Amino acid sequence: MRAPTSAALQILSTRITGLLDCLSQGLHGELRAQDLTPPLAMTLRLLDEPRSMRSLADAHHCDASNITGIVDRLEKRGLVERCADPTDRRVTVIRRSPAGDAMRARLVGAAFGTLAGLGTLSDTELDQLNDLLARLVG
Amino acid sequence: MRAPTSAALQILSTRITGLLDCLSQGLHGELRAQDLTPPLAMTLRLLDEPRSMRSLADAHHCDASNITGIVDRLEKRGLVERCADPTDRRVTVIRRSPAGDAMRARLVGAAFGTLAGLGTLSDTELDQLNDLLARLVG
DNA sequence: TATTGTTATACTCTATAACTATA
DNA sequence: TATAGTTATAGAGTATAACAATA
Repeated sequence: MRAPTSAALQILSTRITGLLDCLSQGLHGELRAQDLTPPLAMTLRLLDEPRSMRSLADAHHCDASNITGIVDRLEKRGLVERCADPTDRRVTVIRRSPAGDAMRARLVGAAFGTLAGLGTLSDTELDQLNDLLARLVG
Repeated sequence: MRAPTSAALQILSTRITGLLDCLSQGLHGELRAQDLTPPLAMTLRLLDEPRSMRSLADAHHCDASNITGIVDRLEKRGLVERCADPTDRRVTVIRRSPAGDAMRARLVGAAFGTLAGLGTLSDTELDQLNDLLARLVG
């Protein structure tokens, strides 16, 4: 495998951290407005499909015991619900509610609303960017 | 400003969250190995140039009072040092030590080492990606 | 008066360990 | 035995409020 030039690599890391800083800036304001914390928002994002507590813990890179309290708070606010898994009675499946869907969309919108250059990219360039990012992650 | 097609936008958000998930996966293993936490690592990344406590709090999107403990831990491990600001005696300037520089490089390497497709992009494509990301953030 | 950094307090996040129920 | 989820506990992260030193 070829090693890209270190100069281009360094620029890439700068661009990516700049992107992250930009997204988090827009997100934090909305989290504040919605009285949500980053782990709760992260959990909402991970629930595009229903998932078990264990699966959520793996995605969070954290111990399973932490997920209990996070799901407790989301459930108390009506954003997710616990469901039984008919195939394995040990498993609790977490599903986002319609209110959770709306909150998820609102947070994504707030984060991406900070990308000032989004409207300046043509559809072709956007496709190009999507393709390059897909190949980068592999 | 033109609105990009919603399909391409949805793909973009999927690509970007996929990129973030990939980077955080590689980073978390190294944080564990180095006995560091995300806020401490974030602070090391923000210190490519010396910054005041206040500036760090702004970049973290958190209250200034939290930075005291974070810098305390980094300083105790020899990764940063507190310096006086000759122009304003209220200000404490935080500077990364050589050990902090090395740790920062190690963490960045661990995060980007998870990008499986990095070696498959040509130098031209890498430049293209960097350009598109720069325009996206604006 | 306003700002910088710190301390005190309370709630949340996180890892570890131990427990129950189920496979 | 192994796994899913919970509870208890302690250390770290966070916002709020109040404070001393400096501008």
